[in-house]
Amino acid sequence: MSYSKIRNMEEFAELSGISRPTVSKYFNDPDSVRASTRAKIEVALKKHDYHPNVFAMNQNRRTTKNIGVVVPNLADPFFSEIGRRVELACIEAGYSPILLSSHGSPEMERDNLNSLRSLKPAGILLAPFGRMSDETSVKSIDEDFPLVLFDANMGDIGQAFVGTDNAQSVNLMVEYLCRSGEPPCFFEMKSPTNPNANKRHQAYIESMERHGQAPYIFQADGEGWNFEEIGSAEGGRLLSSGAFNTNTILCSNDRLAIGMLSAAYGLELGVGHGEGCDFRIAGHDDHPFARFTCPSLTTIAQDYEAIANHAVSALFGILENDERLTERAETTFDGRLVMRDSA
Amino acid sequence: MSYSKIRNMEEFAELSGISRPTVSKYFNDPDSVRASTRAKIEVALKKHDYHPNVFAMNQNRRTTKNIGVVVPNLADPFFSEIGRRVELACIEAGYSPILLSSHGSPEMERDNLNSLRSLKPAGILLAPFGRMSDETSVKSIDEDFPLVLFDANMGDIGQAFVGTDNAQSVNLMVEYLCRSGEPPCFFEMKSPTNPNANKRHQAYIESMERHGQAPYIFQADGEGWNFEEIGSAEGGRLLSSGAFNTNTILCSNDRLAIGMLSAAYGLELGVGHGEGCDFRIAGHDDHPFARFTCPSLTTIAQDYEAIANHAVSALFGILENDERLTERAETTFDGRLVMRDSA
DNA sequence: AAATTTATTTTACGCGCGCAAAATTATAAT
DNA sequence: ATTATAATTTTGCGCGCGTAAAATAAATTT
Repeated sequence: MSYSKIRNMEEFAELSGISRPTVSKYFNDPDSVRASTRAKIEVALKKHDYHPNVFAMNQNRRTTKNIGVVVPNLADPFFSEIGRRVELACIEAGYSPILLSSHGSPEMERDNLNSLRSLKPAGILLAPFGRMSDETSVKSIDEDFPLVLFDANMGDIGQAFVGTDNAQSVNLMVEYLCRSGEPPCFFEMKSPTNPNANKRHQAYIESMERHGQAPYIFQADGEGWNFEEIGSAEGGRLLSSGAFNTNTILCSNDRLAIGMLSAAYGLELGVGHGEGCDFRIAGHDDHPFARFTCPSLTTIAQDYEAIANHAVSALFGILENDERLTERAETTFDGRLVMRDSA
Repeated sequence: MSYSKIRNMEEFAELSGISRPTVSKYFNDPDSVRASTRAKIEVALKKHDYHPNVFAMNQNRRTTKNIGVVVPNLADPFFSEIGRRVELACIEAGYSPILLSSHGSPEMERDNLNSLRSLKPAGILLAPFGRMSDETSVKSIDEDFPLVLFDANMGDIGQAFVGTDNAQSVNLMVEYLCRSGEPPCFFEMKSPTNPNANKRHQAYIESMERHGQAPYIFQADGEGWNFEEIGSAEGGRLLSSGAFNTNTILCSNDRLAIGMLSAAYGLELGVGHGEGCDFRIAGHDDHPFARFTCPSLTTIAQDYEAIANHAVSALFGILENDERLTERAETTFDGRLVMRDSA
């Protein structure tokens, strides 16, 4: 591959018999040069293994091929999974994704957005904390870069939003639970970190009313991202104290449900839809481990793939038009009911 | 903060009354300029909010402040956790970590290492796939950049290695299991993706012999990173067919154990150390969810914090000395027995 | 205080490339 | 074939900074 060491594009251009700026054009878009010159360049590339200097490339460029991808917490499998797909979709489109996790801290989200600035990204894909996010930073980023939000919406910030239709997905679950047994109560965090929590709360209430049932909401104390811990501690307390007025509990997300399942197991309560079970417990998100809980968790699967792909292509659409969208596009995908053993 | 827009270091230098190259020195190391000039610069910084252009900075520099961090799979909570800590330790030391996941694919590990090259990193922290890694790429990176391996060792590649002492940790678990009940058999994948699997395999055999027990090994078919799936399918098969000649099963890692616990639950087998339990199941790694399995998983906790910190400081030690270590340092930390309910 | 040494700042240059405008070539229309 | 038009290539310039060497200032020694 690399017979001789190439110092820079000048040398490489000489070796391929093309002028340096034309070679530069080729690297920015191989199709922007004549087929015959492209061929020459590609012959030279095979012989000499030259890579343009990334820093020199980006220094003088109006806009780079970098795409900033910021998620609240990579330790959460949901974001790890959707982050992965976004990353791959960017690479496939010839861009360089830079995946940053805010590690559960809105301050770090602000820092991440700021450090992205200096990388002159072509665009930014942000799954924000929502109300917890530093609105000023996000707005400011929105002014300076093409910004697409995913997973969690924030008013009219960003040129597009892509996520799951919580109203639809929660309604789907409520409907299933009502048809197959007692109507569910709702278990959530009192001060949720998860930005979709409020929408699900609202969706639960509306869906219950639509089904002619009274909504019952139980809230867990606890801060931070240790959802399983909170679900286990608070859920266990509620389960053992007989606080629930129904045998069916819909958890705001799978991680809370996983914690509650663990507590139920410890209390020797039977969970499931079968005979002799004490409770039905359902979740939301189809967490990667939901298949392996005991019992396996009935939940709503979000369409990771669709959300990731659509967020990426929405951003690229904006990049190609090179101007702000006339109107903000909100795209939501339906959740899918995944019936397992817990409810 | 930003009253006036600063275009470049030239302008900023003028505003602070210092020459441009001195300002440049300041940004590379604030302590390298006289206290009085530093004060002037910092006054100007407070008034004008200027950030040097990252690309121009790195273009002409011998070595950047970038640290490449490559892990096999961020979807695995173990790597997500240790990656997070490494990232934070780098930031704290004033470097810019670039965290890349190879998404379970050795080819992508090779790609990641190659794309790191063009970022001229000051050093690289790599948790390799081990035998599955593209040895040529890793060796080549080792020649061109300061390289520290963590989690998985690879012969004499890299200037240092930091990980868990599998011999110690597995022995600790074997000892506990032997003392508290029947000696364990060992459950692992036939062709393991996890690079520490072989060491644990070996450690199990040696530990059993040290305890005067015959080792028994059961291997699961299956490829890839779906450890829970494999543990559930293959573990379930073994459990239900009565293949195990002991009631105590030590799994090569927690994710296999989580799968097996799920299968045991489905088979209505009692797992735990209490009366009337059919099996004891133990894992290794203290996976974040090990506390919430049913029953909670007895396992070995790796010292994430120590491994991450030591790997980072080992690399920075090399960077400061600016020369290859005279001898390769291998540092291993002890695992800690975490007794929960499953064994 | 002068001479020497050391620390700091400035001068001068170039890194590797993007990009606008000019020059050239290929393609289409007459 | 000639002109007009479009596509492509080349010329020329400068981006924002790092860095070696020269110039200066500060600290130390005599």
